[in-house]
Amino acid sequence: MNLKQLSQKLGLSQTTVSRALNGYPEVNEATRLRVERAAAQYHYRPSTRAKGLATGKALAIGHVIPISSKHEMVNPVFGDFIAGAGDTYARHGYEMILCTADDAQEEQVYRGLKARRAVDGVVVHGPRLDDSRIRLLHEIGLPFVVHGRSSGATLPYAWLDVNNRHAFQRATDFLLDLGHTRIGLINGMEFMDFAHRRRDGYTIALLGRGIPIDPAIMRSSEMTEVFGYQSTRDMLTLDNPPTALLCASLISALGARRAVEEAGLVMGRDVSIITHDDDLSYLKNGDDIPIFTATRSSVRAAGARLAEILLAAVADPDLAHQNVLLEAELMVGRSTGPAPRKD
Amino acid sequence: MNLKQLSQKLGLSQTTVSRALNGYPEVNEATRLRVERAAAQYHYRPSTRAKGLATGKALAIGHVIPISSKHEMVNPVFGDFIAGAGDTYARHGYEMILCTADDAQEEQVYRGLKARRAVDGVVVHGPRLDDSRIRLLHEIGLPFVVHGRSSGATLPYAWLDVNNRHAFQRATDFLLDLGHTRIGLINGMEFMDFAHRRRDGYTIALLGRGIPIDPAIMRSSEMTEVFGYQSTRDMLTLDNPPTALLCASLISALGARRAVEEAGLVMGRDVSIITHDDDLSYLKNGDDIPIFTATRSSVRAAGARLAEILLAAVADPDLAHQNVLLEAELMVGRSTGPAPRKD
DNA sequence: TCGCAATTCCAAAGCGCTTTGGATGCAACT
DNA sequence: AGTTGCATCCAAAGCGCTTTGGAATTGCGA
Repeated sequence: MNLKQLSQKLGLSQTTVSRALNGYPEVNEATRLRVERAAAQYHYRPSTRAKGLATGKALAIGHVIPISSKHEMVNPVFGDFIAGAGDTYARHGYEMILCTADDAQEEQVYRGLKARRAVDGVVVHGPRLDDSRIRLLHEIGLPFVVHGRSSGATLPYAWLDVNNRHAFQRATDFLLDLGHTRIGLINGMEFMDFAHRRRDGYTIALLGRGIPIDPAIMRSSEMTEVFGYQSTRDMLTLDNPPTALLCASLISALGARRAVEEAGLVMGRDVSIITHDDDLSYLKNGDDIPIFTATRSSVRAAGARLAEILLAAVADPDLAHQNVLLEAELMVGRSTGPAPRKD
Repeated sequence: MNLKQLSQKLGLSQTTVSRALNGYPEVNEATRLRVERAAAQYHYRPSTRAKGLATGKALAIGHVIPISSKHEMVNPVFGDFIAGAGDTYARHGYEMILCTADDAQEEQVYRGLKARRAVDGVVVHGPRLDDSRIRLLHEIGLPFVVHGRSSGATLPYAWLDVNNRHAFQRATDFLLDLGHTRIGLINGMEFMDFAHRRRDGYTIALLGRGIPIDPAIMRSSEMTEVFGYQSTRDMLTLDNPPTALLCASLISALGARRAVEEAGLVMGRDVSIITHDDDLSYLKNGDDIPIFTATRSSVRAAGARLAEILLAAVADPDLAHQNVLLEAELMVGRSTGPAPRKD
């Protein structure tokens, strides 16, 4: 069923039917009702493609998923983020289109999206320090919102981010208050902006108490379980091992816990662990009492919120770039305790 | 830059330029070269929308992600599956469009996709027993491929699945060969087809050795870490606790390990664990030596393969429904060992 | 020199929608 | 009665592409 057929069935012109369905004022209320009923009855839905062609809008938002070329890794938060954003798009009549791209193709993918007029805007995932995509998207004139931020970017841009620096500063302070002075950091890759900021927070807190930064207990890589495990195992064999660890993700925290327990130590007593927790649906941090003390911020909620911002920007390109900074919540769980006394 | 502008720049008609770009034979090789060069120079890319309108194809494949309405959970394998499929689509010039839908909206989402002519085909995620979507998609005439299968479906359909029954039968046999007779099952939700089949495999293996099925050591729910933990903790307090566990996912296996260690037991000695492993990029089962003995099958490879099947089906609707059954690999790791002797 | 087929190109229609620029009818004013 | 102003509706153009049904040009044999 298309517009033409529907309008014939109703004995009206396509113009009138189109207007009735799109809420224009120049159509009689009775007529509109008749049209709407018929549309529902025949399951009429305008073709997104045709509508897009006619209006010059794509009625779609693009998500370009970076695939780390080294580890071919997909960010595990991605599913939940999409779930949040998807709801918003659907409510506004937008499609969500996905592309995957490793570092090498990235620019071509964005350019292609623009040239094919496939999307009205994109969300930039996994921003790096001084991310080149910000310049690129400005250049090709494609509206975008960054999930995260990019330190060093000179152009203005819209973003939604968690206050990673503050979260990790606070988490480090929490450990310091418990008497820990040897605090290890198991971070994500530090060319990623979020990891860079977390490291900053960690550093600031330590220096604030006059504790020197020790690279021997700072690791940075893809946030896998194995990485958390190996880093922890290594650090625990040091002469002066950490009594507390800060992990960048629940997954690497699970690895850290494995190493702690394998070493015959008890988490929360011998070694305290704090992790960031994206509140993923399939990886909850325990039930009522959190397994890990954690800085929590729902990535799903972030997805929903970011989608709203992008749609607003698409609707009105002159709108000022919106910036949203979410604070992470510090959830105290069973993985932290006072620093063990040195005997 | 659009077709009209490009053809004017070249002094050719739109017809000729279009044909040159799409590889039709009725255009001089020299002309074609000239056109291709100009297209590259001006970064011309035909509008997907317009092309779709003209050809009657959407040039897009839909993925409808079921969001469990109870737990609002997104399947964690989703990201990797998409990464695999995305490559294939991109190579064939297709877009991937995503929708999320909880159980209540599901039918409307598929119907909407069809009515809006937004996609040429869809992949069905997370099939349940006798899944109603198979009937629905047949009815509305939207090509599809199921990731998994649906026991009880009467209509024929294309699918790609892991041989879950065989994998779990083999895993159970492996444990039986090690002398285990009390083997617990920590399964996914059993209205999901994959979980149902895994349970079948488990049951068949046990009955094959004359061991009775004991519901007290069989659990089934969303495959979270917490579920793995709680199930294991509960089972270990039984009078006759299991000496081995079969987990449906690496995530719940991590929870199972936590419970085992918390009980002061050693994995691989006191309690053996085998898990299914989807070979997710962010959750590798160890490095060289697997952490867990596991039945492994890459969900990413499955995504790539399934996309090929769907595109073939879209290209030729008369094609027979393709069915692909992948065998999982049994990787022996450090989580399994001979059954502890009863003293 | 002409005719014919093959080669190479083009004008225009059509895909399903929106939107511009009227047309029509009717009540309310002069 | 003639005009005006609304309220409704419509025909047709246009979005950027593909594709049908020719048209022009060329090469070649008769």
